[in-house]
Amino acid sequence: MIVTSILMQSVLHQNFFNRPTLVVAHDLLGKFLVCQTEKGIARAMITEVEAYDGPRDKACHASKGLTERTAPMFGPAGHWYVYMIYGMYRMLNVVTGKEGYPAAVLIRGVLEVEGPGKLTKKFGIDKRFNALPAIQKTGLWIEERGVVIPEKRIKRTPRIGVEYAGEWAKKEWRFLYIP
DNA sequence: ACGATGATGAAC
DNA sequence: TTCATCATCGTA
Repeated sequence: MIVTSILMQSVLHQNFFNRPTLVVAHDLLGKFLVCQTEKGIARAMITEVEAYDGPRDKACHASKGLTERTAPMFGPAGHWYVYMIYGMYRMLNVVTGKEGYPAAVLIRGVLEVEGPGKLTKKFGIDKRFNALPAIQKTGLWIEERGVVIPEKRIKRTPRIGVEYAGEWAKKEWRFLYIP
């Protein structure tokens, strides 16, 4: 057998995303967001995420039902859900769970880039990726690169900026990597 | 603490 | 058609 690389590197498969949202959110820490343009390729380790889980979660856009905006969340796992907020920032989410069940994970931060609006600006991510697959090497995808984050380095907190969601705002569905 | 800035969903 | 709201961030 020929060893071609000592670095495990693979695009995350749909099966990774087709699991409970909280599990996917947790497991996304340490994975790499990869952005490829004509200028080149950029990789950054995911360090902060939030889970948005189902129609009952008042913080989840899908609690409003199936609309033009929320449609991607009702679609198959492993696809992007990108929307604009406050007129100037784009939020990058990846759809999780089985088709028909609306859920997604918001990617809030990568190494060296803290903040969901800042990371989409830095990587030039906008609505053209909305509803496109995150599981193929087509511009924007997520890779496993052999990084294992110890549980001790993972912190859980309530989600940011969803005070309007009442009891749902108290759930500790934000996961972050503490270096 | 506050304003920028525009898409969205719900009310009318 | 109008209106309040918003998974944010930089400046003060």
